[in-house]
Order: sequence, then C-alpha cells, then structure tokens
Amino acid sequence: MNETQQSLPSRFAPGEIEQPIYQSWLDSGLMTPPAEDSGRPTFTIMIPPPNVTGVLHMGHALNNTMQDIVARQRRMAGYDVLWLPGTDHAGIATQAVVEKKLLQERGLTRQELGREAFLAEVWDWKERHGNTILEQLKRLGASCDWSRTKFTLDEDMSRAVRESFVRLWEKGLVYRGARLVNWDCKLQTAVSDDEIEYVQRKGKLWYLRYPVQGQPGRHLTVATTRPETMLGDTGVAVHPDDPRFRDLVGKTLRLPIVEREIKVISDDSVEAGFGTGAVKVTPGHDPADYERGARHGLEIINILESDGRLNENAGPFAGMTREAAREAVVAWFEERELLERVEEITHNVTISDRSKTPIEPLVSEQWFVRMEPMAKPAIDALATGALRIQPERWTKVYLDWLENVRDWCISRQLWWGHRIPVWYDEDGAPVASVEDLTVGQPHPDTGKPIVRQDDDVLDTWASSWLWPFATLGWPEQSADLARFYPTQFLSTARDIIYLWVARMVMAGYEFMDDRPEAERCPFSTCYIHANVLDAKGKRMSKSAGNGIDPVDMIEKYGADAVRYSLMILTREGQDVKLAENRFDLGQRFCNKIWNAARFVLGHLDGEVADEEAGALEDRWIRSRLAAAAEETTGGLEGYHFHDAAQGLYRFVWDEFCDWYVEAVKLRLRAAEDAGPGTPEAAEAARVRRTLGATLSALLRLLHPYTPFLTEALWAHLPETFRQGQALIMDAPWPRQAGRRDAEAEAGFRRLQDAVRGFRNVRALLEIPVTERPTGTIGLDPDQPAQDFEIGGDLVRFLAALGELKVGRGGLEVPAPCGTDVFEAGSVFLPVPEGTDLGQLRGSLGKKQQKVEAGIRGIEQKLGNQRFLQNAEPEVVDSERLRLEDLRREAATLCQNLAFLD
RNA sequence: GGGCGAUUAGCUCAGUUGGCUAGAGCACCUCCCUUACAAGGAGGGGGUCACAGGUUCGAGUCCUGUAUCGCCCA
Repeated sequence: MNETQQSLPSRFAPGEIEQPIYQSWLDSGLMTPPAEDSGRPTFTIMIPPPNVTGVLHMGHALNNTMQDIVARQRRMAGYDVLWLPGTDHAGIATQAVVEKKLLQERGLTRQELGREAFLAEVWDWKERHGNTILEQLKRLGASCDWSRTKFTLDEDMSRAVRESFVRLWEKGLVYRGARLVNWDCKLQTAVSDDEIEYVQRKGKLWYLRYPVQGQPGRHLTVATTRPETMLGDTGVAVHPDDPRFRDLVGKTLRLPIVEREIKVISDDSVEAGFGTGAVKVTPGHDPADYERGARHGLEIINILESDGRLNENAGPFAGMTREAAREAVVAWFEERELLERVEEITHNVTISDRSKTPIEPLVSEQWFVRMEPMAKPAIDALATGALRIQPERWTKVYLDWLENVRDWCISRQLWWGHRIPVWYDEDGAPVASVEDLTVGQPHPDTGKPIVRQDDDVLDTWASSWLWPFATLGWPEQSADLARFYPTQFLSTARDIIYLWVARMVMAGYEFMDDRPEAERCPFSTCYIHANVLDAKGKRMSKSAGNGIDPVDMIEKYGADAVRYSLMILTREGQDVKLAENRFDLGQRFCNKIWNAARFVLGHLDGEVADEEAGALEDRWIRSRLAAAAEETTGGLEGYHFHDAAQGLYRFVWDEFCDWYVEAVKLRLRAAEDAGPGTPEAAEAARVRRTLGATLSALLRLLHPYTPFLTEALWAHLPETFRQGQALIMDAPWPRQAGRRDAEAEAGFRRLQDAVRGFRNVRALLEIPVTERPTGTIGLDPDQPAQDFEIGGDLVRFLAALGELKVGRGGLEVPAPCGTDVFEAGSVFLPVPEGTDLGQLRGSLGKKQQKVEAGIRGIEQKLGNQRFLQNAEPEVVDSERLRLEDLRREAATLCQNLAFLD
C-alpha cells in the first residue's frame, strides 16, 4: 500500500466531494458557452421548465440525468453546449399556493388584498422559494448554464409572449368566443382539457319523469347522474332508430320545476342502451349536450354562477350550492312521484387537476387560438425529418392530437400570469398591442378612447410554447438566437406531448418564420422518457406517500450512484419500477470504479514509460477499451442511455477489474522482486503506461454518467494522462480509444477459458487456495500453443498453480486427475488424497448431457434437406463448425472421465 | 368504445433485422477477510420465454386470437 492509495479512502465517499467539485465546474465557466462564434459547433438543450412551486421528484431526476449525460458527452466531444435551465410560472398552482398562505397567515383573500398587492406577494414568494428545484438540480450534478436561467414571467419572456399574441391576433388566429369550458369552481377559472382528469367514482343514476305536453299522465323518463342540471335542460334526445320513442320525437315536454317547454329531438349520438334510452339535453352544462344542442338549435341556459352556486335561471333553487340543489331537485321529484327509481353506478367524474374538485362545464366568454393552420407544419415536421420522436411509437400520440386539434382556450381568470395584451374602447371593441395602451388614448381602429385592459391572464403554456426561442432573446435577433436555435435534444415526459411538445413545434414554425424551413423546428430529437413508478408499479405521488425523494437518495447514496442506477435500471422507453435499495447497484458500481482507480493510481507513483506494454493482455485490454468506447459513443449519440450504461458496467467490472487489473499484478510484483534497473522494472513501467492510459479513457467514458466520482479521480491522475485538461469535464471524448485487435481478443479468450477451467476443477475438488498444484493443459491438435507458452506464467498466476505444463496429444497426466474441457482443449489437475470425486463427476456428467443434447439438435438440423436448402450458407457453415466443436468436446469429455479413476 | 405498452430465473429486467446450447444484477448455496475493493473475489444451482393457434427448414423474436396488469384518448 503506497501513499496515494493510503490518501484515498477504501470506500468511495461521495458526500464530501460533491459540493466542491460542483463549485469547480461553476468556476470553470465551461457550462456557459459564448454567444459569439467560437469555431466549434453548437449543441443546445432546453430544459423542460419545471413548475416554480415544484420540488425535485424522481421523474425530474431521471429526465435531467439524461439531459446532463448528453450535455457532458457532447461538450467533451467538442461542441459548445448550451443547456438552458429555468422554471415556468405555473399560473394556477403558484397563485393557489400564495392564496392559501395568505388566508392562513393573514386571513385575507386575494380580492381583499387587491390585484397589485397580491402580485407583489406572489413575486415575493417566488424570490424566496422559486429556486428550490434549480438548486436541487445542482445537487444532481446538472451542468446547466445558470447564467442564462429563465423564468417564464421574466421581462423579456413577457415581451415575447405579447409579440406572439399580437402576431396571431393580426393573422386572425385569436378570437373571443362563448364556449363551453371546463370551469374550476374552487379556483374560479377556466382550465384546459389537459388540466382535467377522469376519475372513476361510485355514484347514482336518477330516473326522472318529464310529463308529455298534451298527453296527461304520460311521461318520458330520462336517466341522469346530475339531476340538478335538469334546471338547465332545453331538450330531450332519443336515438332515431329507437322504436320506443318514435312517436314522441317532435313532441313537447313540460320540464318540471321551471315549467319550461322543451322538445324531444332525435340524434344518433344517443346510446339507446344507456339508462332509458332518452337523455336530457343540457347544452349549458355538458360538452356532449352542447354539441347536440348546436345541431338542433337548442337554447343554451346557464344555471351556475362562477362559484358553483345556482343563478336566477334555477328558479326556486337559485343561490343554492350544486350539492344542495341536487338534493332539493331529487326531493322535489320524489314528493311528486316523478322520481322513477335510483340506481347505484360507477361512472367517470371529471376532476380538476389543480383543485381536485369536480369540473363544471360552463359557458363563458374566453379567448381562443385557432390551431388548425398551425398544426399542419407540425405534422409535416415528422415527414420531412426535421423532427424525430424517440421512442418512435410516441409519434402516433403526437400526430393523433395534431390531426384532431381543437382550438386552444388561452384565457385564465387568474392574476398571476401574462396579462392578456388586449384593450377595449368604450364600446367594448378590443385591440391587441405589444406596447401598453393607456386609458384615454384613442383606439387605433375606432378612434374612441381606450377604457380598460382585459382582466384575464394567459394560460401558462402560452409562454412555455415559446420556450425554445424566447429564452434566447426572440423577438430580438440576438446573438444567442442566431447561434443556439434550433436546438438538438428535448427530453420530456409523455403526458405533455401535446400540452407542450406539439405546441412548441407549432410555435417554432409559426414564429421563427424568418428562418429557412429546415431551421424552424425547435428541436431535432424529442426524447420521451420513462415514468418512474414505485416498487409495486404504481405512480409515485404525494397523496399516496409512495414517492422516493431524489435528494434523500443523493444524500444516502451519492449523486453518481443515483444517476447511474436510474440509467441502468431504465430500459429505453419503458417505465421503471423503483425501490430505495435499488440504488445500491449504482453505489456498488461507483465503489468498484473508485477502488480500481485507487489501485491504478497507487501504481502510477512508480516509473511510467513513454510507450505502452505489448503483452497479449495489454493488446487485449486496448482492444476491449476500443470496443467499449465505440459502444458508449454510439449509445450516447443515439440516446440509448441504458445500453451505454450496461456496456460500461461490463467493461469496468468483467474486463478491466476482473481480468486486466488481476493480470497486471504478475508483472508489477515481478518488478518489485527484481528491483530497479532490471528488465522487469522496465516492463512494469510500460504496464503503468497502459494502466494509466486505460484508466484515463475509462474515466472519460464514465464521466457523463458519474461526473463527481470521475472528476475527483481525474484530479489524482498524473499530468501525462490528463490530456492537458485540469478538469475531466473539459477533457476530450475518447471516441476512438485504441484499436480493435481480433487476434489479441481471441488469444486472450483462450487463456481466460483455461483459467476458468482450472478454477472450476479446483472448486469441485475442493483444493484450498493455499495449495499450488501442477496444472496441465492439453491443447487440441489444431490449436496454436504460442499464447500458452508465452502466457503460461499468467495462467499459472491467475489459476494459482505451482507449475504449468502445456502440450498436446499423449500427455502424461497423473491419474486420477480432475479435468475440464474448454474451447481449445482440456485442463488437468491432480486429485489430492482422499478427495470425493462425486462433485466433479456430477459436473462433468451434466456437461456431457448438455453437449450430447446439442449434438443431437444440430445433427437433426443438418440432416434436414430443407434446412440445407433454405438457410443462409453462413448459418449452415457455422452449424457444421459447431457440430465439429461439440463432437470434439464430447470425445474429450468421454476420454477425460476415464482420468477420474 | 379506440389506441399504446407489459407478461422471459424467487425479484428487477436484457435479448438489435427470426439461427439460442435463452443472459445480467439482486436474492440463494459452497469456499475465501489473497497488500484496489467483503459495497469484494472464486465457483455453483435455478427458466416447457403468459396461453392457444399460425407462418417458417427453424419462433423468446413475425402474424392472429385469448387472458391478466398498466397507461393514454373519447
């Protein structure tokens, strides 16, 4: 144990190194690419801006790890990488948080406080708490350019939002209209289709009788889950083919309570099998009824106030809450024997994502954006190849939405957000403007004085859909915009494919229209990442309490372990089931790297030659490193994070640690014994060169996955292996590390096989490690002996043998002896006195059975004419070769079994 | 109702255009604290690839259907 090894603890301790290393990255300025052309190509990633009220969850950790891996790899590969971070203002969520706080602490509503004072409160809250999630990303190691951090309500972002609104306005794509919207009665705002969810609930189906006009005693019974809405009914619909009601179509019913006359209409959207087959039509409070009403020209009656209480249209029930009105209506029907029956059912209830209260479909005046014209280029982007979605199956989700796109309700009855840049004159004529208009100023179209600005704000997505270019300075023609747009990689969650991804693509084509067609799409690859589920496969959620906090995990296991575990556990595009203890996979891997490096670094204190070592194992590890570099590079360039992670695992553990480091000990120890100035010492110096070079490349390949660990180790690496860079973050990506060497790989594999054979026999014969038996290798006649002659010492060392004899043909082996076959021949070990040969015999017998089964299988294949005719010649050849091998192995096994006695 | 995904060892999952004698990690069994690492090393056991048909010389892999679970849309 030398000094370097002693100075590094024998266990990797992430807690102590992470913060200072992150600071050194910040200080380096490497995360901030210049706006001016540096001669290097650019690579841009826009972070999906998390909700400013948010805290880091596992989904964020997964997604941002992927982005960081890409950013780091591309940076090392010579790109000027911009990974731009930020948050969105999350109108409803943020306002709700502050309103709640206000009520709790000061007993005030926002109305009592007033708009301006309330907004000051929200900004204050944002300044205090809004950076939480960004700070957490730093814990994860995210190499974002913090100097360019954006917030969707920043001054320049607001400018971009206004500009985009006015442009759409001028193109006639913005309109104000009365529409049925999803009304959140608690938050008192419209929410979009994407902000609602359907929850299965137990409920009741009430059967209500409506008297038929002019036919005393006759009723038409309708079934409804929401009896209180009958107050707003303006029709009853039946299916045109339904014989039960044919004579009633066109007749008039008398709606109870409010005593309105309503028509029976026929409409093929009615499901004859549901309820009675006759459905009440409430165009003011049901989306399907709204459509039906429109088709038949039915009146729209709104019976609700914005707080969910019933209005004057509800007659005697005006002023009641929805819930109270329901009871009152049911009781009214029951008293008059107009309630036919009540059925228990399970049905879907529409719930607001934000307030978790039932959504009330409500007709109200809102601003809309016409989407269809913008959808077209977004659809074409896939066909032209401007956009690629990975995994590919999500393209379907993207296209489905765009092909059936509906107009976007962009107004929200909130205070926190971008105020709609529309002003009205005294007649209510609107005009949109980028610059603020002032009260009294003439309306540019009508000339009449402006009296007020619209009270509402824009949907948060109306700013985040501009994210890829507004963050770079648009509408200004900034240097950043010129250099970093369009971006290359966007990684996000599947549930915002249309909410955000599709809209960003639309916005890119719509607003970056001064660019050539090919440069408008805001990102070339959209990567849809997996969802993180709990160990049972359920979604992690606060309410279920089954979430795993990434920051807790970082503290317990280290950021590198968390990152690496997430990457290797998540196969591409497939949801990942996570339990806390799964992070020990990454922890163990990090510790393995740490200790392998500790070994190498310890030896690099000795003399290091200028040239590398050239033994079979050295050539082998260089070839394997080249393979690992190729695999990792390909994996990361294609965004196959799991595959690359697994390849690195294999290389580090199974090849570098288990074989190369072990093999190298032979020569290092020989040099220690021989002393300075000897040929052994010279060889050891060359070995150190290879060890150092391999470690250097290995750390660089690992750096995107485990940045802290590799940065810490890089600092201990001697200058000569650091590629002229003090930080590994800035070191060149080892795209081609060494050269593949098929001959060395085949040669070393034969040594490995022989060693495994000896170890296997040793274990079965229970020969203690302290024993150094003489081993014999009997090579098959066609196998070259050279590697074994040169590598004999290595085999002896790795298999812990005293002596090794290599030969072929009539070898003299002690009888009885233990034996095993490998691809190139057999290995033999003497049997110690009194050893029970049962285990070995069983093992060989089992092997024999397997080989024979294999032989039978191939013989059958090769005996099949149709196989010979149809299969590709290479396949047939390889089967023939395999059969030869197996037959030889069987013969050797058979012969070897005799040596046991 | 429509779409998508999953089903492979006790558990979590790999398995690229059909050529497999089906792999890995964890867990399990045996041995070993050998001067990088016991969060380690060496060796080992364990699977009729959900089910039923079909295509093919050949199916974990392709097609059809069924079942179970999950997600999304209406």
